[in-house]
Amino acid sequence: MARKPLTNPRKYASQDRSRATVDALVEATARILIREGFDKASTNRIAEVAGVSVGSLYQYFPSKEALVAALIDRHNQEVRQVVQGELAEAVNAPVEQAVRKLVAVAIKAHRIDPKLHYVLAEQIPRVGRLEKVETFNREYYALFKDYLESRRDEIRAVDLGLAAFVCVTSIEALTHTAVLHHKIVSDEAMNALIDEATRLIVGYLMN
Amino acid sequence: MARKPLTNPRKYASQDRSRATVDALVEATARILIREGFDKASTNRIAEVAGVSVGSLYQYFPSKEALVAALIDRHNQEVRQVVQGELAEAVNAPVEQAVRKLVAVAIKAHRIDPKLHYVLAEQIPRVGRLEKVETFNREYYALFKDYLESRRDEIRAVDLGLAAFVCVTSIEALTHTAVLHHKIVSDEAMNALIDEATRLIVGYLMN
Amino acid sequence: MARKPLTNPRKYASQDRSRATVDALVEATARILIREGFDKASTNRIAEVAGVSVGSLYQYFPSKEALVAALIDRHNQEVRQVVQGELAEAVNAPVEQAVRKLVAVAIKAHRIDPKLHYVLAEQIPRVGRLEKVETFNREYYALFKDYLESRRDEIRAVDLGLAAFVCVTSIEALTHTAVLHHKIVSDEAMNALIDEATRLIVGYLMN
Amino acid sequence: MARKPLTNPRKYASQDRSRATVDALVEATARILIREGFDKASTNRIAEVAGVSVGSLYQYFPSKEALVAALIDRHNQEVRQVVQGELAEAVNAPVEQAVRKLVAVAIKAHRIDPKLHYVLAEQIPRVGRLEKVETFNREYYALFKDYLESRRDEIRAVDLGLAAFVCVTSIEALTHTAVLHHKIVSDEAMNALIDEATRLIVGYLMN
DNA sequence: AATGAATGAGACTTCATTCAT
DNA sequence: CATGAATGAAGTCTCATTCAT
Repeated sequence: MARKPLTNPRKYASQDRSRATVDALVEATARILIREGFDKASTNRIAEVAGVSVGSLYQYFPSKEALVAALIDRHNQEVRQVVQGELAEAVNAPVEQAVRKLVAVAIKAHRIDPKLHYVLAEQIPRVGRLEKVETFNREYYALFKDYLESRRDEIRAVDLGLAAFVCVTSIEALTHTAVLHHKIVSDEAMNALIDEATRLIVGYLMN
Repeated sequence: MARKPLTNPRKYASQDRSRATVDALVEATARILIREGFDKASTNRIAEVAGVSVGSLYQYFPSKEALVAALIDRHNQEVRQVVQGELAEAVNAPVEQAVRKLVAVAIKAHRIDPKLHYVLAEQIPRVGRLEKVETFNREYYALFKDYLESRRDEIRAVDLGLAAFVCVTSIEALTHTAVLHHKIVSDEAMNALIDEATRLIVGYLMN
Repeated sequence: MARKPLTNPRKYASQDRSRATVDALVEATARILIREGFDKASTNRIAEVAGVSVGSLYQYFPSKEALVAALIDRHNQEVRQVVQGELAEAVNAPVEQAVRKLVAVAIKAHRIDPKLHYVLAEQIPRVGRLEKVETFNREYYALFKDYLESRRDEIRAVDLGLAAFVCVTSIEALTHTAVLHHKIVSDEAMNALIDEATRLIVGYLMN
Repeated sequence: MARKPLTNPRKYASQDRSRATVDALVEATARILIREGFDKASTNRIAEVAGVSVGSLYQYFPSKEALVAALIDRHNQEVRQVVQGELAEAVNAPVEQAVRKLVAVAIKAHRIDPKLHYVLAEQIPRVGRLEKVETFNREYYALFKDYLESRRDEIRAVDLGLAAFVCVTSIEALTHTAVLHHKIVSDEAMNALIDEATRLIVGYLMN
C-alpha cells in the first residue's frame, strides 16, 4: 500500500514505530473503554493516553470507529487463539466430553478480558459494529451444528438447527453472565458451573 | 394554592395537556431509540419528534436520563402487566407445566416491544440505568428460586441458587435471542421453541 | 388607567388584591436577590416565591427589569422615609453637628437592608438601572452643596462643588463599606465610626 | 515527549500562536465587558471578537469564569506594575508627602483602564471572583496601617486600624469615583483633587 | 384577571476531525 | 510523518416571555 522506502533499515524502523503507535492507540482505547466507559473515550483522550498526538491517531485510523473496530478485531483474535486448539479437540470427543470442553472453553474465552468483552458487546453504539461482535456466535453456532450432525446417531432426534441454537445460546449466556457477574470466584465454583451447564446441554441432547 | 375552579373541565384540561406532552415525549424517546439508536436521541430531536419544544421537555424531565428512565419504567410496567397474572398461575403448577408457562410468558414479554427491549437492555447501561433494567431479572430469579424450593422434592438434589441461575439465564437468553433475531416467525416456530426450552430446563431439573 | 368598575366594593377588593400581588412579587424579588443572588432570580422563581403564577407577574410587570426597578423604587422610598426628617434638621445645625447628623443618617440608611442595597448597587446589570440607584447620591450631593453654601462663612475658602464631592463621596464610602463589611458590630463601634468620619469631614472643611 | 525540532523558530511558532490566541481571548473579554456589559459577554461572542472559535476558547480556559479570572489577573498585574515602585517611595516619606503620593498613585491606577476596573469591581462579584478583586484593597489597607504605625509619633493618637480604614476607604472612593465620573478632565483638575484628598487625609491624621 | 403549559432563542460546553507548522 | 492548535457542528439545558384555557 505504501511505496517501498529506499533503505531497509529505515523502513523497518518506521514500520516498527508505526506498529508501536497503532498498538498503543488500540491499547489506550481498550483501557479507557474499560476504566472510564464509552463516553470518556474521546479521540483526544485516547491519543493522550497512548502518548501520541491526535494527528497521529488520524494518521493510522480514519475515524474513531475504525479504532474501535481494530480493538474488536484484536480482542477477537485473542479469543480465537485461546479457543481454536481446544475446539479442534472437542470436535473429536464424544458428546459429554465435547460439551464439557465447549463450556470450559467458553468460560476461558469470556475470562480473557471480561470487562472489555462486555463493553464491546453491549456498550458500543452499534453502527455496523454489531455484526463484528456477532461473527463469533455465528461461527460458534455453525461449528456446533456441524458437530451435532457428526454425532447425530448419538443424540435424540431433533431439528439440529434449533438444537444448536438452544445449546449455543444457553452456553454463551451462562458463561457470559457467570463471568461478568463474578459468579466464578473459585475453581470449585467454575467446576460447578461447568458441571451444571454440561448437564443442562447433555441432558437436553440425549434424553 | 389555586382556588377550585368553577367547572371541572377546565381544571382537567390542563392536566390532560400536561399528560399528553409527557406521553408524547416518552413515546418519541422510544421511537428514536428504536429507529435511530441512542446516539441520535438528542433532547432537541426528542422534543421535535414529540411535537413540543425543548423547553417543555425540560419542564417535565430534569435531564435526558430522566426521560430514558421514564421510558424504562413505562416498558417495565407494560411487561409486568402482561406477565403478572400468568406467573401467579405458574407458581401452583407442577414442574413441567410451570416451566412451559414461564417460557411462554418470557416470549410474550419479549414480544411486547422487542427492539425497545433490546435497546433498553443493551444500549442503555451507559446512562446508568443498568440497575433498573436488571431489577427484572433479579425478581425473576428470586421467584424461580422460591418456586424450586417449593418443589424441592420433585426435582433432583441440587444447589437451588445455582439451578435457578442456570434456568433463568437460559430461558431469558433463549427467548430474548429468539425474539430479537426473528426466530419466531410462526406459532409453530414458537411452539417448537417452547418445547425445546421446556425440555432443556425440565430435563436439567429432573434427571 | 383602568376603567372604573361598577361597584366600589369590588373595585377596592380587586385593588387590594392587585396591590397584595404586586407587593408579594416585589418582596419575593428582594428575598431571592438577597438570599440567592441575581442568577437565581428568574421570573418563574420569583412568581413561585410570591405565590402567584408567572402569568400574573407579567400582568403587573412588563418585564423582569420592571420588577427590579420597582424594587429599587421601594427601597429608595424606604430610605427616603428614614432619612428625610433627620436631614431637614441637619440643614439648620452648625457644621459639626450637621456633619455628625449626616454621617449618622447615612449609616442608618445603609443599615435598612444592607444586602439589598449591595445587590441593587453592585450586582444588578445596569441597563439604565444605574441612574436610579445613583439618584440618591446626586440628591445627597446637591443637598450638601446647598448646605455648604449656606455656611460658606463658617468654612475655609474652597470650591464648594469639589468639597461637596469630597465629603459626600467619603461619607458614602465609609458608611457603605462599614455596614457591608460588618465593621459596625456595636453601638460603640458605630459611635467610633461616626466620630472619625465627622472629624475627617469637619477637619477638612474647617482647617 | 516531542523530540526537539531542528530549528527553534518552528517550536516557538506554535507557542506564539497559543499565546496570541490566549491574549486575544482575554482582550476580547475585556472589550466586551467594557463595551457591552457582562450579560453580553457570552463565550461565543468572546471567541468571535477574539477571532477564534469557541473550541479554542475552551482549549485554554475551562470555563467562562476562568476567562474573567484571567482578565482580572491581567488587570491586577498591570496595576501592580504601575503602583509598585511609587508605593515603595511613599513608605519612606513624611506623612503629607506620603499621602499625596498615595492619592496620586491611586488615581494613576484607576486611570489604567477605568471602565474595566469598574466592571471588574462592581459587576463581577456574581462570578465569585470577588475575593480576587478585593485582594488589592486588603493589601492597600495593610500597607497603609503599617505606614501609620511607623509614623505613629507624627500623627495624633488614634486606633490605627480604624484610621487606616477611614483613609484607605476614602482615598479609594474619591479616586475611583473621580476617574469614573470624568471629574479629572485636566491636570489642573487632577491636582485639585490630589490637593483636596491629601488635605482631607492629612488633616484627619494630624489634628 | 389568573393560571401554568408552552415556547424557542441562546448560553455553555464537548469532541471528532482538519491542517498549518 | 508528527504535532497540537484550531475548528465548528451539535448537544444539553435555562429562562424571559407568550398564550390558550
